[in-house]
Amino acid sequence: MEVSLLKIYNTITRSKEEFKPLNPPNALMYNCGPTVYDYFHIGNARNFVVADTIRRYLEYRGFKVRFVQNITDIDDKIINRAKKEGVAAQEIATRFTRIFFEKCRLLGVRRADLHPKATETIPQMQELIKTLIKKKHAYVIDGDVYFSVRSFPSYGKLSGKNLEELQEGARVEVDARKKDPLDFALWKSAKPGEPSWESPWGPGRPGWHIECSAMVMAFLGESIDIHSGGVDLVFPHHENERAQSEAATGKPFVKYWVHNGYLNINSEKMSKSLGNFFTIDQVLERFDPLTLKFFLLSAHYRHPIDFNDENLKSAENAAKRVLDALETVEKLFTLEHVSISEKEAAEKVKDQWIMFRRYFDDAMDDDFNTAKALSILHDIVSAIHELRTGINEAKEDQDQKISHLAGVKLLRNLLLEMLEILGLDPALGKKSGVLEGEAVEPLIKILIDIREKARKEKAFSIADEVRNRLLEIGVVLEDHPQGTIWKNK
RNA sequence: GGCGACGUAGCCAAGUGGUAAGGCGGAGGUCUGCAAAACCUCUAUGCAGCGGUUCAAAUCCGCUCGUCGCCUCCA
Repeated sequence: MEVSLLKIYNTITRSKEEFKPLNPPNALMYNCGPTVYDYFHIGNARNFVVADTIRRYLEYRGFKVRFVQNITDIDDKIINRAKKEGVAAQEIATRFTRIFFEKCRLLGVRRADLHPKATETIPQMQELIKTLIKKKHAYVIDGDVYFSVRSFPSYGKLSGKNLEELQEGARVEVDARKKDPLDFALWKSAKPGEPSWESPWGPGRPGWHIECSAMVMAFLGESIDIHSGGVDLVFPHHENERAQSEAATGKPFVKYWVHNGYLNINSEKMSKSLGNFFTIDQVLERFDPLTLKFFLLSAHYRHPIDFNDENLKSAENAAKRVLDALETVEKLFTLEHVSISEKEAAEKVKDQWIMFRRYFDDAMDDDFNTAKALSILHDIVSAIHELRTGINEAKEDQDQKISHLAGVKLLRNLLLEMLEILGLDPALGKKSGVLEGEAVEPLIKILIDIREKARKEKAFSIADEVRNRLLEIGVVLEDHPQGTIWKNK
């Protein structure tokens, strides 16, 4: 593989670094997935979409990505919900795991190569805990196992904190049994009525942080390239993950730590605990998935992004612009009875094509600058429309016309490819309540033909009635020099 | 209290030393029987404020103001 110019911002060094995976062209990537106790909210969605986008782009750049995303299917929140509903914790987890995958599918977020579940990785976690105890990085008290932060000298490096400062501002509940207030649980002894597993320290369940370490090691290896998640996971979750992993293996755990910014509401972080959240299904009732993804990618992934109607509406219109351009050229192609070779196409717009691709790659190479990448997409749309206008102006000049058409075709293909890389499948923008089915096309064609006859005979009131009544059922007619095309409103 | 991010047009947003991308919205125009779509023109002499470095600053430095975040479960 040629030298990569891809740069990624690394949380632990606080700088953009060239992406050089440990074992190119392989790239090992892990993302902190959902805790399955409820519908995920739109802020969670940002994390999933960002991880998916990074993965897609790495693949486009030629890396062989192995991507693992965990499912946390045992924790306090799941247990609490199960109690409230009077069902088993496993039932809650199963239900919302299914919903997680279902909603991701709607969003066009691809499945990871592997989605390990916490409850299926218990043996690996116990092995890891045993190692930590053996190496004196962990200690047992009354069936609980704690990690000793003092035993890991660089504790705090990832989040940029030091132990003294952490303790001054500590809001953590002091547990007198712990050697240090910041020591965290690797294994929690079972409470009555809670799900538990047998262990060398008695029945219990794993602490939150240990599952990710165990899964990374079990399914990717002791050292991986990219570990991603929301910025709120930097401390304590990822800090703890790093500490316990490196303490156990003595090897660097993660080469690039990637964290996405918050999704805000009224400039405040959206979170379950603040109660200011919208779940994914609430949002999808009002906006299609493509709109949502245009919105999420409209700002750089590390910057906060404000969720409100105006911004979503703006994203909706931006998405519509791209979709409409694609639909228009699609329909116009069916009206042009000329065949265009790829060769002619390539000749026509070679320079533009190369330029657009380079700008797109440059944008994405710069720490996945999707906002800038989207602007390239809009530039391509503009270029397509310009060529279309050129077709109209060419009138009887067939060569000119074919040449322009060829250009449109090639840029259309480029646009589709970039949309795919960004996970913006045009099908995600499919409107609800549209006319569908085999009969629709020929029926509307009949009406278009009749209207065309009326226009030729200057019977404009009839022509307009056809158009207006079609509009009433959601069909828009557009008259182009090549003929009339129709679209769902 | 400690640490950190951010402040660019009516709104969103890119831009980290060379003279302000892109989108949304708005205004006018072209095409059209009329529309729609598209195209063209306009919509920040200025990047929170003040000071400094420099031939050159939205970009670097300092101070001030404002917003948000982490230090507790959180994507």
